[in-house]
Amino acid sequence: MILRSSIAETLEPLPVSAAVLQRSLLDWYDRHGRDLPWRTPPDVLDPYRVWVSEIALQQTQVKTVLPYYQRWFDRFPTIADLAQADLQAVLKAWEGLGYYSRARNLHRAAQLVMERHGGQFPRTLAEALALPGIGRTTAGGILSSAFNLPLPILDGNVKRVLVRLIALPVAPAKALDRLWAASEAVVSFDRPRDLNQALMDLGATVCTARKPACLVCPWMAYCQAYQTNQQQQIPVSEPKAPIPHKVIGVAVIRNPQGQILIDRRPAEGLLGGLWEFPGGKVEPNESIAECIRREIQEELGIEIAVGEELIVVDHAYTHFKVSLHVHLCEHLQGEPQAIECDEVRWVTLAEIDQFPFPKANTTIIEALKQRFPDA
DNA sequence: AAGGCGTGGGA
DNA sequence: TTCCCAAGCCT
Repeated sequence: MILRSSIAETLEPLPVSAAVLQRSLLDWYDRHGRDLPWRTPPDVLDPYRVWVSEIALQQTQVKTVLPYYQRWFDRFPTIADLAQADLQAVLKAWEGLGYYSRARNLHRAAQLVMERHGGQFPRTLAEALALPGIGRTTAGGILSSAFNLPLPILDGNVKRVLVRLIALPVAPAKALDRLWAASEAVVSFDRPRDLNQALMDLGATVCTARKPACLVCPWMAYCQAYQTNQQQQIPVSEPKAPIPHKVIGVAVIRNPQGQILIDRRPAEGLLGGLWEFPGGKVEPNESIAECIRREIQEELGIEIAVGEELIVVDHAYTHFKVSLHVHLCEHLQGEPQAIECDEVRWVTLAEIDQFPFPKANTTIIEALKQRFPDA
């Protein structure tokens, strides 16, 4: 008996038949689905538009992506345009969205689509997965949306919806195989595009992380978490490691012409390819001013005079927090060299908006414009 | 395979 | 203020 029930569980990962789930979800979606640009023709028929939307939406909410969406296609109307564009222009268009490897990979992948697929986004899962920045969820999202192919997805929304549907008693990361199987069982239908979009809408608007609206959920009657009143406890969360807090000294170095020194970060890693004001971590028993002078000597090989504080910027990344102590500095001697960065440049405040900067640095730029309104 | 990788918003 | 969460991928 034990053997039979464990086999049944393996073969039938859903609490009710897929057909019942599909019918109720699609009926809900037809009435309550969101109206989003990338799911409305002609955008949905353009795999490039669907692709860009899927990348931008990784770990990013719809509301954040919307203002970037149309602007992106004004700058890069086709895959060929994107492939030929400057990486710096691509990063500038992505500025503020975060996870900048997405923009670097999108740029590189556009070039690969030109080389491998004649400028047409591929129609097979294997070819899509071979492109940088496209994993199983993004591939399934693009191919189901653009070509109506019955491929499953497992993003944060779908994970949460399915975990509650089956009342999974462990953290989702520990049962990914089972969740993929559940997603595949639900999507296999004649409307895979709508079904995947409906799953994500359900997670984003009804089956939310906090205070899910179970009373208006089309799956209320089938949801094992709701039926056992565990919807607040599921999904089970994993313990998170504490994150470090770093204190950073940052230099706004000006020359007699009123120009400011900025540097471009190495192409890979944190904020790769973006520009910044130079600086570094304050060592134990070191003052902010000493730190800035030392870092600028090490990174750029020049001597500066550290002056007054301009602003302190507190910023939280995913894995650590920083406090940027920004000081106005004067260039004393030496030609700036790109020792720990890819490039250095003197720029005016009028020119500086052409360069892509991370959020913490745009805050510094705003403070500079207030301090020197005539520059 | 666990950690690196951004930012904005809500509680 | 602080914490948590949100359409993942890569190594």
